Amino acid sequence: MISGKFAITIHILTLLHKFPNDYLSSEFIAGSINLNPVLVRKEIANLKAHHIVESKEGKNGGTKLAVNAAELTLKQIFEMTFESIGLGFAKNQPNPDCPVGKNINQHLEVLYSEMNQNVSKQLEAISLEDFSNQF
Amino acid sequence: MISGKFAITIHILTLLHKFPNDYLSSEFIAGSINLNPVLVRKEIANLKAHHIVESKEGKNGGTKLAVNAAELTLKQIFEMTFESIGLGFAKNQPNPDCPVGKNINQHLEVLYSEMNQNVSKQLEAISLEDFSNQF
DNA sequence: TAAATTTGTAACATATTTTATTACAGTATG
DNA sequence: CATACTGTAATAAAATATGTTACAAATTTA
Repeated sequence: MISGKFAITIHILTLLHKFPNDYLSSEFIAGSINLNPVLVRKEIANLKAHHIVESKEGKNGGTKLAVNAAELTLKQIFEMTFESIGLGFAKNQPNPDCPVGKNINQHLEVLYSEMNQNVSKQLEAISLEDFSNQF
Repeated sequence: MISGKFAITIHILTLLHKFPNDYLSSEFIAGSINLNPVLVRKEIANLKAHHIVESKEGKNGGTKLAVNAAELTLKQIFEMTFESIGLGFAKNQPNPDCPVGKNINQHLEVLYSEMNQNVSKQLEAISLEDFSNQF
């Protein structure tokens, strides 16, 4: 899961923020995202690993937020779901006998790293609460 | 082609900048990128459509830069190969009967649009010449 | 304590996207 | 006219993302 991971996760978190007192089931959440509940549970597993949510198994179980939405930033969500932004690399290892091929990936990495810092600063300024309160 | 398009294109352009007097063949370029020559020609077709390079068909043909490398910015290359940056969307249309589902994509679009402006500003400050001269 | 409901997870299936290959017509060079 | 390129379409293969099925384990509630 790459393309949808951030979007799905922030969707889940927004729902949890809207219902702070309930344990929401993966099926309910899946109905809002229009996604298979198993995939929702997989993203929740990721959130749990980062101690962002807590789940309850069994009947009437589900998931709820475990952190203050005002203190959770989009940067953190980004890092949990995307690692890093960038414009990609060619699939195959470039020719090491060519001065350009030998060094291109290293130079791209530097460039992308700067992009990440840039975007991270922006996302750091937005909390889940900010995002959720737009709705 | 998504993941590699920008990287391949800037690789091509860097090579063309290093050999400003030659028409480089797609096979030569492909050898540096370690990529099928047909895919190189496809990216070159994109560059030609943007009047960044010119090609000569026939024997001893190939491609060379058609612009001043000092005036071509990475932002322009980004726009020719990536349209826009972002953190993706869920694949399926979210539930329109849910207040969150109904509006999430619109809010994500705004967020991603801000990211784009941010990154574009950064990439605008770097020319192909700057990038190529690192090698 | 039994039935119902939900998470957690693995295994597998399908769909989508990316990358690679083959083929060949068209064009310029020598 | 032989050679070596580009341009492009059609197809194949590989990689990745998404979806489905299945079921054990946990918890609630009757």
